[in-house]
Amino acid sequence: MAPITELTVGQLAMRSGVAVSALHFYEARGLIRSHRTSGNQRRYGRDVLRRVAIIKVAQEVGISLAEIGIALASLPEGRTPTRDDWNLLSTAWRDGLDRKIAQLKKLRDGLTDCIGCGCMSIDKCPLRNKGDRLAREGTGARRLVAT
Amino acid sequence: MAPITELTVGQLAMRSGVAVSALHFYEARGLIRSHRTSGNQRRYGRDVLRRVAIIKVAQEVGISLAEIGIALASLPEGRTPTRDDWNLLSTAWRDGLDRKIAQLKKLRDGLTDCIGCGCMSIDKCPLRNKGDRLAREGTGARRLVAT
DNA sequence: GCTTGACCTCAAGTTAAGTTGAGCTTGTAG
DNA sequence: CTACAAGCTCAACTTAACTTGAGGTCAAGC
Repeated sequence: MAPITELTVGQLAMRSGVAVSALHFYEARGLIRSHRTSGNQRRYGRDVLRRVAIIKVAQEVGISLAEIGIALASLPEGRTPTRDDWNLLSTAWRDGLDRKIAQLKKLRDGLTDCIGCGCMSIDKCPLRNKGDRLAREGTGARRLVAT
Repeated sequence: MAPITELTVGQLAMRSGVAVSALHFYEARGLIRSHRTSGNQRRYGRDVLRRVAIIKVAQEVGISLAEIGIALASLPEGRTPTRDDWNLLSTAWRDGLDRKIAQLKKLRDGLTDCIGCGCMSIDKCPLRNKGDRLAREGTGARRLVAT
């Protein structure tokens, strides 16, 4: 049977909640893929819905598109990903996520005690112990910090 | 007794671990403040060390400079902040941090189960329930998403 | 008293993640 | 068969958070 109709960009945008321009952008970045109709229009398989969903969720917690791209690259392009494929992705991020969660907790719980007590001025404060890979790739340029 | 010597930008940069240019930038943004010597050079009180430390920590967990600025504005400019001042800041961020932590956990714990099970394609997935205020102010332009 | 390394200012460049717009093509509903 | 919405491409603009560079000033050592 036919694969329940493929999606146009517009439809994908609707259902995923991201702008068409963003989808184009993701595709240019290699995060999602489409094939073209005879008239050069994009058609997306249903699996891209999931991909886009992941992209959004991951982004919301501060993972960069670059990192998301690397993770998504582990998913098979051709077939619909199996549970094992997702597992791979999941475990790949787990450590980074754990670290980030730990830092957030420290910030949340530590603000009063730790900052209030003055230890933050020095570098031995637990809050300042980064080693956080996920968070490090922030927004702007940061050539100088390059450890 | 004299206040144990104030810091030059260079010294502050050293001790805080952020570049001089970044310190200038923060000052322009109103996140830190300095007074000038007769020769127009910046001198920082020791309390800015803490401020900068907070800025860094908060940034690492994805809080924007704008939000950090708002929070820091609650700290007194003149005197060294008391424990109560820090408490105010801490509780102001608590909710947002809690939400963010929850989302990270969901992503961490949910990747395998939730994504693997296919529910993410639809909008009823728990992962897709955002309402996250801190994360929403992401990086780029996002006029269209403006809810 | 001069040199050399910190500072200063201001403008322009950079990266990420998109958005906006112009100009042109497709496809579908009347 | 003709509108007109939806697509397409490509270039330029946007925001955040800085960095880099040019051109000039300060200050501490020799």
